[in-house]
Amino acid sequence: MSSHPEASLAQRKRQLVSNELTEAALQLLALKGFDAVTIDEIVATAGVSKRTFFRYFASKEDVVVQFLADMGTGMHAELAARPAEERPSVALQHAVWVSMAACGDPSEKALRVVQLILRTPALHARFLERQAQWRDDLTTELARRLELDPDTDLYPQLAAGMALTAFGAVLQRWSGSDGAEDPAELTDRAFAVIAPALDAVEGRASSGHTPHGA
Amino acid sequence: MSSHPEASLAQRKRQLVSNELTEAALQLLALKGFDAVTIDEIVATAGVSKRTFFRYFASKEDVVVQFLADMGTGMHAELAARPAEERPSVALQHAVWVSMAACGDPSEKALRVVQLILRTPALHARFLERQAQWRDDLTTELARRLELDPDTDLYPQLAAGMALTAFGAVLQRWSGSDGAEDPAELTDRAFAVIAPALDAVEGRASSGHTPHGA
DNA sequence: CCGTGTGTGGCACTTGGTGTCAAGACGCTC
DNA sequence: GAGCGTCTTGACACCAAGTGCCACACACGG
Repeated sequence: MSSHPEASLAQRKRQLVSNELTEAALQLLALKGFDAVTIDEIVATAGVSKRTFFRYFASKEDVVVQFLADMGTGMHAELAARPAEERPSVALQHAVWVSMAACGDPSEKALRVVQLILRTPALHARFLERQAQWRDDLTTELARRLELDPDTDLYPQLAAGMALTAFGAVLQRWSGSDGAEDPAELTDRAFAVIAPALDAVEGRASSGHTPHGA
Repeated sequence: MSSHPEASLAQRKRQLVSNELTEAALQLLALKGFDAVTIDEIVATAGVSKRTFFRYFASKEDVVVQFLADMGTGMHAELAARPAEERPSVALQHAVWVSMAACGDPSEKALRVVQLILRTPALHARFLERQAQWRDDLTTELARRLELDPDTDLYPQLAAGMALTAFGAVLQRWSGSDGAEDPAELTDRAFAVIAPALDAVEGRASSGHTPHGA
């Protein structure tokens, strides 16, 4: 069988171990709290060695934060996929929205993970750091869309930051209500607040490009 | 002299040790980088035991982040001191500005510290977490000023988040330019971008929370 | 002079995280 | 099927971060 059915066997095995590890970790962490669970417990549950754990995750925090990594890439991808003429507020809202959708999609496990992150300082810190990377990605993408120089113009970075601020607020409300509040409606309300800054033209670029008015 | 001249002797001794520790730590960290410096080196330089270090700082990151703790309290205090009728964008800009001023005030050491934080992931994460606490403070203060309920209204939290986004962007540019760029002008430019959202009235739902479907 | 309280150092210990090495599983070629 | 390179794993040693514990030194008040 030298055929390549999408992914090599080795890669699928890697994925399997990774899943086993995250599964064991998330269950234990959600049950006993972040600090009360040691790596040795996790690896014992998953049936691998401690050394193997650190070949898959850079740190104990990583196994949790990694679980939400798709949100960042999805956000960036969605923004890149939006039509170029779309108003920044609309494009960014869609980008944030797909991340929230990906979050609630698989199950309510994402809810537990988000709650765990927001209530654990160490995890929250790592999560914010991850978000900062997402923000940089959104910044460059936004600058490309609007043909602005992100080094001289503050708008792309600030717009990306505002979108992630809205994202964070939505996440917090959503997790705080145990998933009862509608993510879509929360996203709408959040972007209603920040949209005036996202779409205002006077905030951007001195030299008069960006001829496409609202 | 059994009088109490502002602070007891014991407390001043505590402050002395704390200063010695931060001094030693910041010098070593700025010189060799965060990961390359061990706590043992720091305490050896400061002339205290490792155990004492952790009586003053909760973690290795803390000794750096603590150095900027005044910025957060100053920000909150300034916002509380602004006249209640002032537009949110103006009040928040002043709040951010005093933090930047306190940053550049003592010396250019603050610049080195900020650069160290922004380029060290572990420190950056802790710093963002600290900022999140500042954001909560600003949120409640903002809600009080505008007589809004921060639990139902998204505006206070988002406004505080936007202000801190601007703050972060200013800090990054300022440190990225080695202090060459003028913090005041950067702050002006940043708030010019976000002000439309901060001062827009339709973003806030004083009564009857904006009904609209997703 | 003697209790008391507080700050400190020293030490053992747990835990997160890394470097290294030998052994096993897999794929490939002959 | 034998041999060979590659990749993954587990085991061990090791370092650094952080904590608990206890004994000691010093200041203070009776």
